[in-house]
Amino acid sequence: MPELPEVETTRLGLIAALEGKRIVSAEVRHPRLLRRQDNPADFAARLEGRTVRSLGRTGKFLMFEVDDDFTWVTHLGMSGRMSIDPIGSAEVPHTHVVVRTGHSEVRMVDPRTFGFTVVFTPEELAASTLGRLGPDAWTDLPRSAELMTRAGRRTIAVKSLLLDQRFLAGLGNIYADEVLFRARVAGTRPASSLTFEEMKAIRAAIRPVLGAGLRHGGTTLGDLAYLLPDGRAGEYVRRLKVYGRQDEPCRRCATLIIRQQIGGRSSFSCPLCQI
DNA sequence: ACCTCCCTGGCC
DNA sequence: GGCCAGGGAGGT
Repeated sequence: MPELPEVETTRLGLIAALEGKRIVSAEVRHPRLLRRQDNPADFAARLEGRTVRSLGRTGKFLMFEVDDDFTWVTHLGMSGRMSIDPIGSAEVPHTHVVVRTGHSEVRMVDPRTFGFTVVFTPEELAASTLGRLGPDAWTDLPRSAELMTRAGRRTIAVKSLLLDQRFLAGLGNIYADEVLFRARVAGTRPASSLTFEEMKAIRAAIRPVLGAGLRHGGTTLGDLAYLLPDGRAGEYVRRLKVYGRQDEPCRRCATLIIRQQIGGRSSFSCPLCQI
């Protein structure tokens, strides 16, 4: 599922196809993906004939700056991906968004339609949930002391806090588990119970875990839902230490990895290494 | 700080 | 045939 490394890999993969390119046509075939667009007709009207200036990202949101101050925002949800294809080439099923330039087509494929795409004016952007996102976990990671302050007296499980995009933007279910394993902290721990040392360990784990995910092109699971824009699979799945490894030995201590629900999410951890 | 919902392919 | 995966929004 696309989390920060997958979204960032997608962004980097789209730069050559979109940056500085004029959009010839923009089409959304599945109305559900336009549910964040107040007037669905705005999507095409605001993109067609305009030039994409820069490709940005905050957390799991792709944010492309388009001429005349529009921002084209895309969230891949859990099953979405973007691809670059020759104009008019055969489409795979669930191709719901097609944005064409003079050179190629950028397509969004999303079987489960948890993703969305929308073109905002500056006012709409500021009023959207993006305005409430926490700092980006990769480019804007706060110091441990600030994380400690913001965790405060919250009794929420620390894993749930890491998944809260208002606290920190970018981590999802896979990387949150991997971060907590590296930090040797159990995800069930109330955030308020963390010592400063433990928060430092969590903070220190975030960059290496996300960086490794990025280096390997993100995590493509067995369902092949997530692929890079050029169609390759991400290889980070082979490096996962706990996610999806229930009943397999911990790579550090050989204790069997356990699976439990935290905040309604499947969570994997080593019961010996993580306390 | 919780719960439910959305959606579909893959799996048992 | 039914359950599960889960990001985020909305409700309680």
